[in-house]
Amino acid sequence: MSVLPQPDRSELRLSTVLNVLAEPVRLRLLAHLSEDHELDSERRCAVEEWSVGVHKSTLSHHFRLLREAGVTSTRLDGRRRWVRLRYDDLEARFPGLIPSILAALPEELERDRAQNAT
Amino acid sequence: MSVLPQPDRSELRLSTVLNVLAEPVRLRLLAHLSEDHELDSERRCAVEEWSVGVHKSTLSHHFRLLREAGVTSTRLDGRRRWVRLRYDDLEARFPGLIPSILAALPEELERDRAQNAT
DNA sequence: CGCGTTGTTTGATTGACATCAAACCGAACG
DNA sequence: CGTTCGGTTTGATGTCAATCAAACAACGCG
Repeated sequence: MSVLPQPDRSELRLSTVLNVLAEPVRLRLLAHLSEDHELDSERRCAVEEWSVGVHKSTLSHHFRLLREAGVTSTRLDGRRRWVRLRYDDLEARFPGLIPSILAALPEELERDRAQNAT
Repeated sequence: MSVLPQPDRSELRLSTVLNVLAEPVRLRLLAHLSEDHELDSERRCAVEEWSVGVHKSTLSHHFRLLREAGVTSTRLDGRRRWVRLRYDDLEARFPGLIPSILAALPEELERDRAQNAT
């Protein structure tokens, strides 16, 4: 049950994490990741599981960036992959950062929809 | 004593704020802004006041983005401009976000220097 | 083995953005 | 008034990043 390469907790960098989260699609992925209220529950990488409207190759690209930034962890199981938020590691390195973002997310996504609906 | 146009507190958007802070130069500006430990003390826009190594027009560009994102406020006084972190507004809209970033900043900047020194 | 499943990688395109230099501009100053 | 001061705006340039489509690859199944 192998795990894709990812930075160690001590290697997490603020600017990298901010950079990767400062993107609407990835912010929505973060919202989904924290949705199942166990904060680090897993979810499949399948494009149907995430209601962001992008091509599956684009989604794969975003998951790679999230993983390389240390925001998520990806586990391989047969031909499936499971993604999980590295909540504890993030909280240990940047206390309060993820909770403050998660708290602001619902309203943010609401405004997104309001804006795109026009 | 006029103030440059800036978004109202209620208009602040998470993705915009994250976007504008996910940039090394602006992160250093944020560090300087919060340095004088009164969190919303002012500082001149003069390029000599900020030890980021960019051209003054580039610095002006960054200040504009910060202001338009609602992160800073710029006040005009004669031919000078004074910048200030909109700490209270940010804290009201995104509780804990700025403090968590500020807490992580010193180490982040330290690694920056370590990396660039080689 | 051959085939569908589950994604990843590659290549091309497109749009953003950081940067600098030079021109510009309002305010103070002589 | 002309000039300097304190920045801003504009234009050009280079780089990075998001996106899609198509090719690819590993796995499991019959």
